[in-house]
Amino acid sequence: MAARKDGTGAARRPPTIDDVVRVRAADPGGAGADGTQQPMRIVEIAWLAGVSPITVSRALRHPEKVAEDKRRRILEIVERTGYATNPHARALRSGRSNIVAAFVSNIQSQQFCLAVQGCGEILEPHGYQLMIGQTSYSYAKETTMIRSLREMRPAAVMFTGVIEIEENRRALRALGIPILESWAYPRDPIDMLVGFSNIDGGRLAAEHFAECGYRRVAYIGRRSGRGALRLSGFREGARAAGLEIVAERTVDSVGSMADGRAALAALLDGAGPVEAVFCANDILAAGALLEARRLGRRLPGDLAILGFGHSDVAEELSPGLTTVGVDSRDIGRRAGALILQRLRGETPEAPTDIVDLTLVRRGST
Amino acid sequence: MAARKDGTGAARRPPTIDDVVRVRAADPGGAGADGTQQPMRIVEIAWLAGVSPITVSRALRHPEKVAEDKRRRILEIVERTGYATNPHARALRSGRSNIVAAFVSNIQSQQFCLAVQGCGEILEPHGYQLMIGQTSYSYAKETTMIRSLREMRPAAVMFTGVIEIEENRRALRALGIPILESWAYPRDPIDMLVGFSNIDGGRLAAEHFAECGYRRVAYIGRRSGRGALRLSGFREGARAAGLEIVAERTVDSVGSMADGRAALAALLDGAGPVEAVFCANDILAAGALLEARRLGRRLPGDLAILGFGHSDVAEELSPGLTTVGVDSRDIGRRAGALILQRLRGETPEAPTDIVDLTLVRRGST
DNA sequence: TTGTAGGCGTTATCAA
DNA sequence: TTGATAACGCCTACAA
Repeated sequence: MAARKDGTGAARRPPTIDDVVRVRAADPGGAGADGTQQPMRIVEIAWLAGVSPITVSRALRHPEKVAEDKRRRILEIVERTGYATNPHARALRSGRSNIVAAFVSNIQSQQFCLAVQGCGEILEPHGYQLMIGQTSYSYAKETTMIRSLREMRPAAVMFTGVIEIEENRRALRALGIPILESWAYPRDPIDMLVGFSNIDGGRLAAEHFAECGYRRVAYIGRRSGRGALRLSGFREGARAAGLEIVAERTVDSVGSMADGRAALAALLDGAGPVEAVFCANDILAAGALLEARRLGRRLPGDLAILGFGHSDVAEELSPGLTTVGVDSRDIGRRAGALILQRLRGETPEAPTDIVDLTLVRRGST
Repeated sequence: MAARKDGTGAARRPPTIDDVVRVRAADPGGAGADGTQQPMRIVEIAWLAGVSPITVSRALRHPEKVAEDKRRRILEIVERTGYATNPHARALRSGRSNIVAAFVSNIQSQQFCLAVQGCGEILEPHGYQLMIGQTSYSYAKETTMIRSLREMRPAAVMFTGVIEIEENRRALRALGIPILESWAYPRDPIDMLVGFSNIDGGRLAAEHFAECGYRRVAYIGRRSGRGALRLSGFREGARAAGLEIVAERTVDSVGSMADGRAALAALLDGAGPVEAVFCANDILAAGALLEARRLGRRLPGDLAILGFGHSDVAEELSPGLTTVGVDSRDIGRRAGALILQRLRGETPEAPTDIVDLTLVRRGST
């Protein structure tokens, strides 16, 4: 294979019969005998189909604008040769890539990963690639990542969470692409939203405790972000139902069971008698549950524990963890669907999609 | 802001004082007043610095080739304006992007995610972006994803696992970029490897059982892939130590605790008395442990359970799960370091990095 | 050490 | 409905 003029690869010369032969010889997706194989270019497809490159481009991008027979011929050749558009060239020329950037606050989280999976399931069949970034619950990191989006020129951006910093919100709007937030219910989403009401979730928790007959209740979780919302709903529900919140235990980190263990231990140590504890997520709740058992408490006899999030671990504990559930994969799928609509140029009537929360009753309450 | 000739954005005209003004007005990272803001181009930096674009490029790419004073001036302007190279233009021209593709067999796995995080920690400070894909333990999906790499032109590829299909191995080699496999110890890695010996891990498990005085032991896990290796090491170790393997329970899915629960229940139901069970991963082991407790077995009095993988959950169970441990984040970091070396053009003496497995003793044995 | 020329593969625009 | 032309932003090769 001849070297290109500047040494970056194979020679790209005007069409000859040899090119066609080369293309025909290449089994789709297979590597040439000489090791590294050059990807097919659009011109080569054009030569084979006897049309101009732009027609091939149109056949792939806007099939309805190309005559039936030509389109069929082109698409068959594309299929047989395994041609795929060079995403960088496309992004450079069109100012938009096929990358959808997905940001999770914590890649270790089952739920967020499920949502990202669900989103990918919807978008990938349409040629979009998910690029996953982790903001690590850090505003600084979030800002950095958002800044890097300008050059990456993604087709859309999805967050498992909402953006709070006004500067970042502005920067995202300035990208001029579909932005999807999720996992909450802010008044003024940047663009699109798949959310649920964290406040409702907290209220649901309090109502469930009331229904079970518990009076002296407590909260374990963060006092910022979503935790704050769940707490405020919990407070509201508790007030309405006449429950007494005897302790609100703030934790700095909400990612590990150890945090839940420690918080519960401290809670039982400090406060008076507590009948039921609402934990702001299932991991915390699982830690709390295990710690309660380690301390010899019967669940739910001595203590009831309620989680939030519908994660795998909730199901597997014994007793099973009662939790305020959200179907993460469904959130992801809905997010993908909304994004897809926008990428196709359709305007979804409701750019905000609210999914219901449900109480998943298990043994721990 | 004037429209570009073809309507894709702002006009790009020869340098005037206005351009400089525009650049100066743009606070780094901030959006212009008119909404969508054009990213800076390399020429604009060049105008500001009074040099040619190629000099700016060199200052960023090969600082040592640019005179001290110019370099300093250029880098300061880059810093102040927040300029970042357009990755697509770069990839198109140079035939290589700044994307490092990372494939995990299961994005839900704590361990794999940790490894990817570790890898990112090393690579991101050097300007590389991780793009995460999920192969879902499916050869078909693996093949599809590998094919799409040709057009994406990543700088390198990392797998949490090894590639077994010869066609895929060839396709990866044909990319002509650093390829890193991990999490196993094949004879003939495609290129680079950060591994450990699954066989050793299995042997370690058997040796530990022997040391504890257990005789009648069992295995729960897959009989293919890594599971098969762990099993073969376990068999070997058991034979050497005179243990009797009374059951080998094959499971189809290894992703959830429920699988472990079911497998243990079936195992205790079918086989004769079993003293100790080696599970091929911690999730299975956690399920098995919970099921054993549900059935009223004392651990480790009636039954000992040993896991593999050093995942979070192992630590939090009670009793804590004894496990054959691997430091996932460390694997990721080493992977990142190897890849980085190669991307810098250095040739690592040992493209294979073997990390030790250790037995993490907790309560379950 | 710096700069000039030109092309990477695609697609927007405009003309036929 | 199709094609010719040019440009997206950067960097390789080569010249000065």
